Amino acid sequence: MATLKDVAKKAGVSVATTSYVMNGSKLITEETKEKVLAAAKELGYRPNGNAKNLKKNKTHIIGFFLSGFTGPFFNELLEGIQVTVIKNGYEMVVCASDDKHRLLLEQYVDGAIILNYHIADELLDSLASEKFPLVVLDRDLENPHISQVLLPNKHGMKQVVDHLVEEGHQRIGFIAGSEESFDGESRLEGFKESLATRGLSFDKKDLLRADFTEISGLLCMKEYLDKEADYPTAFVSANDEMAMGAIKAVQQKGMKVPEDIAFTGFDDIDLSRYFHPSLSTVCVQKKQWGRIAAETLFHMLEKKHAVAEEEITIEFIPRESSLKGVMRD
Amino acid sequence: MATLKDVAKKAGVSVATTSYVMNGSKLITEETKEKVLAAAKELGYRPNGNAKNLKKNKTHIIGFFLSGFTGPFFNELLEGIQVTVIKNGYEMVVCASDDKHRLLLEQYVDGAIILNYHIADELLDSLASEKFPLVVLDRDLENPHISQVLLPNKHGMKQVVDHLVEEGHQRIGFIAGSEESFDGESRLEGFKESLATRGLSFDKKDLLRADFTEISGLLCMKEYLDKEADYPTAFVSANDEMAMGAIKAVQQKGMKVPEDIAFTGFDDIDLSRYFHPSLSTVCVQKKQWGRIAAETLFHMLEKKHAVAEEEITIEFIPRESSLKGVMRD
DNA sequence: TTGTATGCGTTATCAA
DNA sequence: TTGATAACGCATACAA
Repeated sequence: MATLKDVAKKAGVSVATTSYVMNGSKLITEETKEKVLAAAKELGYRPNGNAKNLKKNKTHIIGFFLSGFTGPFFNELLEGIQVTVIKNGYEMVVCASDDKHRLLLEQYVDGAIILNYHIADELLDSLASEKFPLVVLDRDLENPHISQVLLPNKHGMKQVVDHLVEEGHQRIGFIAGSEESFDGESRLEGFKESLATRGLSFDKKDLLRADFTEISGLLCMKEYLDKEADYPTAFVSANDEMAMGAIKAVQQKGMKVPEDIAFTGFDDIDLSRYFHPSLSTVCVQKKQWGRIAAETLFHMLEKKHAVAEEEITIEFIPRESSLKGVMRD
Repeated sequence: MATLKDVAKKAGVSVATTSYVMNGSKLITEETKEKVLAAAKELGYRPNGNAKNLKKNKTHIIGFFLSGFTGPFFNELLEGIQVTVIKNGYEMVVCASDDKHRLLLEQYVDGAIILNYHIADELLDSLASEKFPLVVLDRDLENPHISQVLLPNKHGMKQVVDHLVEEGHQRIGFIAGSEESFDGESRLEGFKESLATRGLSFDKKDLLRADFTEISGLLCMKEYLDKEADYPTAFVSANDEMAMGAIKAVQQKGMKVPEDIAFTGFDDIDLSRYFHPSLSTVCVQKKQWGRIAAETLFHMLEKKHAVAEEEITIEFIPRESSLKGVMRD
């Protein structure tokens, strides 16, 4: 691989001059500039980012670290971050990691956005610094160099519970995901709190545990229906997929949704509108989430533009799965 | 940020020794090792990847470069690559770029997988080398250091056309995506070739151009129906989203799918089964695609394990949208 | 306007 | 078993 030195030699100038040319310095004469550029082109010169970063102690890259590429729909979230990152003249790399987190540790990026439960709080706490700010999307962390950009899960759950209570439900069950999920658990908390506010009680046996997948929702609901004699008239699920699985289980038992049991989901994935019955759920603006996360990071990174104290937009969307006899199409 | 030198000083040994300890050399006594590790821990030492990469001229990172995070469903594809990359002891970074391609150019990665029409053939051609192999998923390129791992689009289209002809269709239209898409265009070609093989003709006016989105499919079909007096009895779409949009346009005109016009899609996105009518489509094993792409890259990178001459699995799935009076559920 | 020289943090060669 | 040191490719302070 051709280096600056090679280009310099070929152009008959010094390395410094070559470097100046490459960085567009105004001091260089048009003539030398052309010579150098020609030499660079001929040799197929490409700058070495590692050397550059090492020298400048700055990469102009931010990292987005997630736990894996399956699971929730990251597309919009990623898009929201990407757009903002480019707007700030940086690049983004996305990477999944489950134990080493090498790319997070070895100073490849100037800052990072975290949505990865594999990464321990303690690690993030020790990593964050003035020069290496972090934004977390999946935990509560007290640290001057870590900002949180969290979904208003409890706010969403309040809307769900309000809706169900208005529909006349008194006993409402909950389908939770894995306990490792921050959003999942805060949805559960929000649910309980909203029930309490309404003066309704929640029986532990109406709390089902699954793992956010459709099949897990189906299985845990099947087991529940087999075991229990009487059921809640409605179930709230921590995400859409599990709600869909649970609905299938209910239907397989010969019962009807929402007539026998009503359901609500969370996230508003594309499928929700097309599912039968269409799924009542909470629409989350993931792209906005990504934008705000990135903006928050750049604020810490460059101390410019004030922090937008903006809450992520969330909206309950009633559909067939929780509306008795309405909205059939 | 603490460096090896800092750790060395604190531990009272040389930088070299410290480096050995960090890299787990067997030559170091247990005693010095502990001293060094303790010092490193106390200082919160983290290796500097840029310095390491610069020195070793190797990053153990491969890059996956795509055009954006919206659009097709990348999740499975990404997962397929990720799993294989980890299995080979590397890390993967995913990045979207539309003009500078800095991360691709500046030697941050040891090799790359490309699915990004923004990157010109010429650039890839000049970049690829023994030390920097490339795998392309979206183009045909003749270069000893670039491997292609392409979807069997034509094979899939043959199955689609076979099916439609068996269903009795003679005049079949096509909904194409943007011309920049390699897969889209090769699906169109495959479609035309299969028609020709069957002895069927294809009228240019039955070729609609959209951009892979559902709304574009709806709009172009609406326009077509308004303009033309008689229609094909079936339309093949280059992807699922456009097919769904087009179906809506037909339904809005008061016509029935598949009775008046049948439709097929391509990709088998989740929604296809839930759409009404459920969409006949071609299921593409995207995870397998990712795995093969990564394996191919590692083959070039490390000259080990033979190249699997494996074609990506593709299967036509007939559903309601192209079956007359069958499979209603 | 251009060149010389230094150092970024690490690895690895060689010597001790 | 450990230490001194050169080198990786580049940017930049300073000199010319």
